[in-house]
Amino acid sequence: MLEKELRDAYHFIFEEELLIEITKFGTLREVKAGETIIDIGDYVKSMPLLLEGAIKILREDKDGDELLLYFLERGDTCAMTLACCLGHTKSEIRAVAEKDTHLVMIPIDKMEEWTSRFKSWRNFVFESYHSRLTEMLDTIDTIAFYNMDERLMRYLQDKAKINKNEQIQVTHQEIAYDLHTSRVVVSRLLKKLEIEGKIGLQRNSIMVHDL
Amino acid sequence: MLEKELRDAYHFIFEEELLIEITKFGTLREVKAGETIIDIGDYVKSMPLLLEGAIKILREDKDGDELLLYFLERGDTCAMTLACCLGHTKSEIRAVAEKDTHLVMIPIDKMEEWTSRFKSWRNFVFESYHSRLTEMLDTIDTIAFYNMDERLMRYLQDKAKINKNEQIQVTHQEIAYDLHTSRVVVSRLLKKLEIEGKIGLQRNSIMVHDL
DNA sequence: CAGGCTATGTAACAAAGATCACATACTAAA
DNA sequence: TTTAGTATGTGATCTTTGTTACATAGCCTG
Repeated sequence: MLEKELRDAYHFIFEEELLIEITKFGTLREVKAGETIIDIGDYVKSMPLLLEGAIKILREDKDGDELLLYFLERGDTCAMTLACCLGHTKSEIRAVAEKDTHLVMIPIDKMEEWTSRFKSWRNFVFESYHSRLTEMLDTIDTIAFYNMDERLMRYLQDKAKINKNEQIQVTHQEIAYDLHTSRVVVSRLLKKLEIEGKIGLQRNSIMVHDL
Repeated sequence: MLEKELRDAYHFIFEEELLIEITKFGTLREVKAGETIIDIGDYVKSMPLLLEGAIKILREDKDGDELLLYFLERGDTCAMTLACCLGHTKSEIRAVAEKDTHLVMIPIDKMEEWTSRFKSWRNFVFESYHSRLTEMLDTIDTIAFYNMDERLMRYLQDKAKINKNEQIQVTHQEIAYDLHTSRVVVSRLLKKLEIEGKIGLQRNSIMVHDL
């Protein structure tokens, strides 16, 4: 089961020997949508590789309010966690399953071993860092350069893509948490987007027309 | 010259053999304060290591306006550029000398070679990615969770630290560029900080009392 | 020292977003 | 089918930031 999913997601990037190692030392972890995988302040003793599903990565402010940083999909790993693992520091972020999700958990010591042993692993790690930095830049752009209405539209589009469904199951309050704003503001802007014809609103769900 | 500065800044982290390699294949580059080292869209063919001085890293919006992401100091390297190098993509950011600065430029092919050959180099690269991700998180916190007056105060403190001088040579307009806001707003908030006794204002310079 | 350039101060108004208050609508459970 | 709980809609008001406009101040150069 682990092996099949692992091959589906990673056989393009990892060499045979490494895939075998992962099957041998990694453990499958299944999490339900909404479940917290890693929390802020956690010491991370193993590194997750995403097999199936999606994860959202959140940052918290001093009042405990959240901000969505980005989503991870199949074939991704959380470079933030990677960094924490290798640096043996606490997690700076929270990872929550966006959908039901399958992960392989890799023990840290194996990771370090593979870094010297497998070129494909090193490349994967570098590649992960690179994509995460790029995602972070994107997040900064969105926060710093766009107004809430544009941020909201992007959020809805991202969410629809991640869930492979233009009908999103979400409340205005939940969106407000992810965007670090208030429910009132979200409701108002959603109504505006609906009037502009970009989305359709129902209770507990939103249809994104404009993908 | 290069060798002495290199040893001063890096002998703690790099093994002897690697230091020799860097001296052999790296080239010293000296840049004046204000000079652009890497621009957005540049193809980066060599990787800078900071020997002396300081660099600021900026992001640009679609109108060409800027936003300061963070500063780099001696012993740092720009992980964003690193990512670009290894991924052979264009630079997503601009690097500008904050002070007169000395760099060693490392050719990409050497970097890749060293990644397999030297554990200390790999660790340095990982460590760089880690600190840059952390810096980016910090930047996001500042933009997303704080008002402009707090951002401004932090900016002044950072700048004073980087320049090792509580008297900063800067105009309100320059601050406005770095913080992606307008000169009027900066002047207003600076005046407020002055009244609160946190800073002192003179033409072309600011004294930061509250470090 | 006059004129021009750059930097700073500030008023007035606009826009975005935050906050409070309350009405209405939908849904599930009694 | 009430009713309680959750979700949404919307007005009113305040704060923060952006924008325009103009005054004043410091400094350099002829």
